Amino acid sequence: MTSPIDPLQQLITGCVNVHSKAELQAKLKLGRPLRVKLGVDPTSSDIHLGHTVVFQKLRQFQELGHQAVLIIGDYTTMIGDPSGRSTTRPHLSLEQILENAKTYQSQAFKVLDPEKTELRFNSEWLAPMKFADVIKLNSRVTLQQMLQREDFRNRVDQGHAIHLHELQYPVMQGWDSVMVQADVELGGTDQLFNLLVGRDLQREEKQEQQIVMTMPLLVGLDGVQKMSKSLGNFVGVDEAPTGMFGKLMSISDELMETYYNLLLGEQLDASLHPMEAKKSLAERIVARYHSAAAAKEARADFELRFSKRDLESAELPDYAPAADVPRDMISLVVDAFQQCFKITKSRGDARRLIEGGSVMWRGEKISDVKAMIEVDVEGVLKLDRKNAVRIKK
RNA sequence: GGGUAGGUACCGAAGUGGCCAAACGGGGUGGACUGUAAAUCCACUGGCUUACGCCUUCAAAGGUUCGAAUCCUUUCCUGCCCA
Repeated sequence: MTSPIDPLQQLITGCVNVHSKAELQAKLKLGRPLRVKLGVDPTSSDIHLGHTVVFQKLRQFQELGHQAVLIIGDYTTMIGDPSGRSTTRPHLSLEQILENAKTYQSQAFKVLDPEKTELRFNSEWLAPMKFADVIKLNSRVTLQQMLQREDFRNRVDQGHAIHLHELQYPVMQGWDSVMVQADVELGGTDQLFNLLVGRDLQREEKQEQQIVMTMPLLVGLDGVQKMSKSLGNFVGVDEAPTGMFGKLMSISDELMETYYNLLLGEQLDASLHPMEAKKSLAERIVARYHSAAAAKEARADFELRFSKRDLESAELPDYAPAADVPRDMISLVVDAFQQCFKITKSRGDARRLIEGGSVMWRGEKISDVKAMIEVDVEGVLKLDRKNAVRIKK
């Protein structure tokens, strides 16, 4: 994807901060591939669309011939990045971290070019450090600098605890930059401080300072908080096409514009009906992580299920109740969620769904908790808004 | 280390011996309305039970009591002030 436009312009497009543009320009003129660092902490098992905003920027660097240095923060994850947090991150076990790191890698390469990516784990250099080394690093950052950060300030003001180990995080991340000799480091806007520490440490080590570039944070599906797995407002890059499509359709119209900007790098066409625009957005994103064909199918499936409400023709998972006798609704619902979606519902949850009028059998609402249905008849059992199964026999 | 205020369900926050599975708000889920949008309205929101009810929960462990989120003891954790 060679572009006739100026590489500098192309690279800074979409960035919130660039420290500094002049330095970037100078580095680009060197004519050598730049080492562009991006660190991710495997705090959960999935990469979501929020991550991809900055991943795509890294991809852009790759396409211009630069070297991506992807750092999996296996060591830093044990500390937990306090950036943007109002509480201390919970601790993860090493096994969990390594497990997550595995899926992170494969998912990251849905956006990045593996050929031009150097993959590093920061335990490589952080784990062997001695206490004295750590102290030396700490002497380069002041408490006042830390307290200038909004996230820490808020926690101080609200009387929430800040643990000392959380203050180590920026230093560790900065040291990563020294160790991989980064020319550029990318991150979300909440990373600005951490990225700048990298510059300080590099200067101390007589290295060239990295250029720091930050990208906007993607707001999650709730339209309020940043996208994150722990908040449950995310779309994972590994999600099935229909799920991905559906989640994207649930965003608010206001949010759609942001998604167009950050995920597609375009302006929203205001002349389109919002729903059409949203479908187009969803289709294109599904196509990106799956295929054009899968996206088309997901769209068709969505329209069938939610616009036409034709569950009969939709593709649904098959459900086979374990027992061959007729079953009461509660058991059926619980069992179906468990079997087909691996979602655990309590019997209370199931009862509430039924009493709330959500459960339908062969197109008819069932509100009697005790109702039994004949499972040797074929039909569609709708469980809740998103889930339905087909009973075959 | 000293003083002091606290730790309640997903979050915030009431409750200070029985009427407490625990007010209220937010969030979440379901329904109506729709475009799986927004706004609005209604219901639900620990587990098991058709139900009477039973069980687990108010930082942790013990104890007092017919009865404890509430009282006592010890432990763990946090804020603030002082050093």
